[in-house]
Amino acid sequence: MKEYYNFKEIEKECQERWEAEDIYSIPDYSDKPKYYCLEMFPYPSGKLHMGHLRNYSIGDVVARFNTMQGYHVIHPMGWDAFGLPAENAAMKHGAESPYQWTWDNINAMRSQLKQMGFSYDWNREVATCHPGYYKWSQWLFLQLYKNGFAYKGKAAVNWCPSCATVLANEQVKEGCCERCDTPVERRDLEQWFLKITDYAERLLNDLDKLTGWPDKVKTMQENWIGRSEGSEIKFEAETGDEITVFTTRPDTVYGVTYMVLAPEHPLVGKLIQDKPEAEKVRAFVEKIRNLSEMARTSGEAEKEGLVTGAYCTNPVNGEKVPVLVANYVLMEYGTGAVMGVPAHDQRDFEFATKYNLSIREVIRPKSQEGDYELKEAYTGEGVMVNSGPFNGVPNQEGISKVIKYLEDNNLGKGHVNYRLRDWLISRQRYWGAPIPIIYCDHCGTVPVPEEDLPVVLPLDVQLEQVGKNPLNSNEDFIYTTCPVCGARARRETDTMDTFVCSSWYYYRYTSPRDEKNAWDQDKAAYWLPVDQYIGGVEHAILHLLYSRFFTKVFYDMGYLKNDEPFMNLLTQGMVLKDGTKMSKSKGNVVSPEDILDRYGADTARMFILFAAPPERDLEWSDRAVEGCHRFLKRIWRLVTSVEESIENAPSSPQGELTGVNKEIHRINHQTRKKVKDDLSQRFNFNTAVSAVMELVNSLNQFKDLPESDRDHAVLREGVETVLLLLAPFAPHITEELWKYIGYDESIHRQPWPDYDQAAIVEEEVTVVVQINGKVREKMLVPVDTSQEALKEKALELPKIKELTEGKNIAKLIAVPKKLVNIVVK
RNA sequence: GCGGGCGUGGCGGAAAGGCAGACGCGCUAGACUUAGGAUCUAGUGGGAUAUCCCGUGUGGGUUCAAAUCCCACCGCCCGCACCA
Repeated sequence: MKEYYNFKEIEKECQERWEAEDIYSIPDYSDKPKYYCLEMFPYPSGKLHMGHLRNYSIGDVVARFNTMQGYHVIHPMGWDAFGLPAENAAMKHGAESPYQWTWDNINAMRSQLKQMGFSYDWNREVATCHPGYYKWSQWLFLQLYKNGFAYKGKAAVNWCPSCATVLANEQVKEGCCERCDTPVERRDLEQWFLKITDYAERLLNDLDKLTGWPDKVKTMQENWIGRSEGSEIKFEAETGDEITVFTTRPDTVYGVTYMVLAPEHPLVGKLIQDKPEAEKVRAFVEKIRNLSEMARTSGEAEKEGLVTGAYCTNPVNGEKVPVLVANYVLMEYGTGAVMGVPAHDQRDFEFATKYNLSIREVIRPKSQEGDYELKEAYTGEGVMVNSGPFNGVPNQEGISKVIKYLEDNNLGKGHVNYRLRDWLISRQRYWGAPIPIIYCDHCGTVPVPEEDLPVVLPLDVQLEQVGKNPLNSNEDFIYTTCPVCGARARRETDTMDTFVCSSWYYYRYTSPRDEKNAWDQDKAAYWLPVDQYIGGVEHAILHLLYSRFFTKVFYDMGYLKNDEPFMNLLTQGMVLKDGTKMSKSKGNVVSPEDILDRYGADTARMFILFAAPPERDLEWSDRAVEGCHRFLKRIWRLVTSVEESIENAPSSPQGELTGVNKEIHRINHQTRKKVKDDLSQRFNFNTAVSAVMELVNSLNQFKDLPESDRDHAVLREGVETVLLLLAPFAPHITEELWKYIGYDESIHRQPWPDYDQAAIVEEEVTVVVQINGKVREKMLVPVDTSQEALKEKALELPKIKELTEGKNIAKLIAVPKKLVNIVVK
């Protein structure tokens, strides 16, 4: 009756059935062990792309597999819905508002996700642009503010002229805006920051707890945090001002022959007053400041410096050393001032050579006798020389001794420096969560009272041009009354970085409609941490670091019981076509819609999971997609063609099996084991699928045997195994065929078909016989043949006898169930 | 420059020190078809050919045994990059 695999009809029917029966909605609690399966929620850009399909296909297998394994699985989905593209689209097309554009996209993409058959609990859906959500983004900001983790400060910040907003350090890639690739400029602006640097040490140390994260991601975070141990040392300028430097090599402080300041260093102006060099220095500083961030920080940029005419005093030996400004000293790292020790730092050495600055050796290699000429900086270990009271001290010891000396004499102190900067969260854009702050002429900066949240983002705005935030001209929005004194006051018009909103969404999923809390503490404590997080590696630093920071802050405030959000992380590879990333400009985009239309969701999912292991890049191949579709058709034919024969058979064979029946039964259970191992121990979806393919191939041969030779129950068990093992991968076709072989209840409510240990044991195995490591013969032996017996048997084989005739057997190795290796000379 | 990863048939990939190339794509031949780009069967790393030889980027090493472990080099990809 079911002649062909009509995927369109089947998928539609299944999806309607699941929705009607609400089979994917998950109660808040259960007696079963919990499992939180999370995929990075998408930005609603319009339609799903292949990257989404891959991310969510992987997640769906993980969720469905664990459900079948008996876990109480939460598998939610939502929308990272604030952000620039909505505004840009509104300006481009004129008609639609960001609000309308975003919600249209959400509706379109939600329906695509449903078409893919993903097992989300849609009752838990969240959208960060919904007032019911961003109210709590604002509330969290207020908690940060009240606890001193949010502050407004003036700093040289990254400005993207194209996006017309500032960016966090994490959002700048190679000097360019990570979103639009425009070179970033520096601007001195007053902005809102979150004090992520307070957590630098814990964010670094707790990476050790994340045993389920790829080393790659942990290394990237480690490098980003960039911890350096050393000391701060105070030099005194002629003006009496202190110039503090950070150095990792306090043991070389006696080797300082000059001081370099960043062009932006606040003391530069004061130091050059009255100096003849003043004019030249000002011009130099101006030149550097006008350079783009990219030109300036490029490694190839020539190191340029200029003598200021000023001097400062080395606190340990009282020497006066010249102060320079140079382009290679960065105001944003350390203190913006560097002590020059050319003898022991290669960059200083090159700089000193170029500008004829003196070089003084203060660390001497142990093997070196007497003075010698340095041809390059010596950065290795040695003994301190020319270092006053420290002469003769090994330099490793010298580090702590010098620090102690500095501290005792109030000249400096031990210090740990981080590369990590505070997180800049202000955005001069409209489509984001308003920062809940009011400025009052009398009371200053006043947080919006919690009971007044949310600060609603007005929807009746005109977006005219980039760089013009309509909130700035919206009087209804701007003007309010001061919550403290009641006077007329102004609202902050900057909105929050969207990464703020995405740093806590996985908590909201546990109580998505809670009107009293950002999240219900009991529910969050029950579900969190996330057991498996899946997403692209592009968030290795950004989203994953911010989320860890949020978790730690709110853990410390007592709102959470977990201090890390994600226990296991899987970073999936990109989807490529013709060897490169799919992109409109390259014209190599494969649209999910076409694939769904031509082959259906099950085929798309099968291909994505079969074509490559998840963490590797996946090369899209239309032919291979076709191959997966054929595989599903083969399953369809297998099941529909044996329907009559298995109709009344039990689900597992009864009594003793022999011959081919026993063999198929064994293969069947071996496949169950293989797929379970592939899915639970590592995410080898591709080999799991190929194992099922092999089982299908075996069953296809088996079913063609004369009915008298084969056991119906063995066949039925085989068919059921195929369907159950594939249910997480291809949920529709398996559901339909499950019904077809006589079951009423959904296949997605069935437990995982566990393997029978007794069934997978093979009685005989092929053992390879090697001579000097080369395969010369094979033999079929009972599986439990001992090492000794294997050796004897191997040597008795005629071919082996012949080949070893008259030769001296130097060594004989036998590995049960594998091989015998005969080493002859 | 530093850090990480990856190099296996025509292609995607498999092999968790023990038969290299599972599974799939493609290709070749055949069958069934009005026809097929549907379906089924057989074959498919290279070279000689009924038994071998050679083969996992290159060169060395460890081991009875290496795609797998170690060292050096080459190539590609990713991250960070004047970090004091």
